[in-house]
Amino acid sequence: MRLSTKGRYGVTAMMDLAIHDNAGPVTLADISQCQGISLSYLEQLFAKLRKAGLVEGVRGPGGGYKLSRGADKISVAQIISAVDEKVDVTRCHQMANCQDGERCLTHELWVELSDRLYQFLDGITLAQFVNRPGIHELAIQRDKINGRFILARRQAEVLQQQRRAS
Amino acid sequence: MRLSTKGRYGVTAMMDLAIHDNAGPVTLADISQCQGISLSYLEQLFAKLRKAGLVEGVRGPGGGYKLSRGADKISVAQIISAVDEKVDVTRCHQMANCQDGERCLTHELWVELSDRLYQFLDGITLAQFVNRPGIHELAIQRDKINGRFILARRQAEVLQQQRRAS
DNA sequence: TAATTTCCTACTAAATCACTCAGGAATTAT
DNA sequence: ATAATTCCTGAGTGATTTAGTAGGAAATTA
Repeated sequence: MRLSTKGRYGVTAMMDLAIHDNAGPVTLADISQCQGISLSYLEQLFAKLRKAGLVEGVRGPGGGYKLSRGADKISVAQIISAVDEKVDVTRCHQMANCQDGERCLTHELWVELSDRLYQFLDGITLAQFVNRPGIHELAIQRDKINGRFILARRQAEVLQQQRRAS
Repeated sequence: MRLSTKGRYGVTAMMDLAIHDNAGPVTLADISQCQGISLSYLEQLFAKLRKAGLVEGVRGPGGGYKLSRGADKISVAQIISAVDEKVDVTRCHQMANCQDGERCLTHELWVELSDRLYQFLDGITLAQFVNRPGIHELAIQRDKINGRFILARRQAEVLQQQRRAS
């Protein structure tokens, strides 16, 4: 279990996707501008998230990224594991002792702590942040401030489709 | 809140101190050999732990490091905060918005998550790992394997002092 | 005095971070 | 068909962090 700014970028970006989940794909350009992360760097992060099966990319105009499954099925631990390279396995100076289960006591205690930490973060899902009263309205307000009109655009598309159908 | 190998080194080293807490100071040379961390690197880590008030150094032969307070008063969060440089504060691209409390919604959600993580790690103390049945005996066994004789040495010192007194 | 151990500073190779640049591939709008 | 949009990929780069080396000074014990 490791946690750096890379993990934070991944989690906040995924939060953005979760907030706009019902409004269609979110472009990396939007996230880049809103969160102040470089576009190319975001692309690299999302390559990992995609390989981990957490997001799906939609190419072309109107495209972007969306969650590959429900926000309640994606945990913070999964995101961090996908983005942050896994920390090197606890190494002992004496390989023989380690492999025989005779490694340093503190290493075993650390593994136990690490497990507890993972369990904790695995119990926190994106849904816990998104599915709360008033969060959707708040998101729309903030989007207006930041010049994002995903919801408005999506609503316009829906209207256009209705016009075509009639 | 940040977590890297540096944090792991700090926590495992502090666990070592906690295990041998009643047996006098622990030398960095012992920790270095047992956990496979370079001595000078350990010195740098313990400089931070000392500045954070978590450990006290005892110079000279028979010296080493010991916990500055009870193991039940030292949390994992405190150790990690002391050793791992604090992650840079969440920055927004628009400073004005940020300072006015209008920052990106995802940043607020991250701060909330970060707080929850800190609370979790702050609730885990060194005592939780050390004060469990059989851990002391297990520690003695492992020390013998690794060629550490802190307890034996301390016991010899106590005997010698008794001899002097009589 | 001699040995031990913390303490302190400076330096270094390697890895990672965060980013830039350049282009290609797929999709949609005109 | 053409252009625009967006994902996708890789190569390269300066700054920072990691983990370690080296050398010594200060304090304590024997």
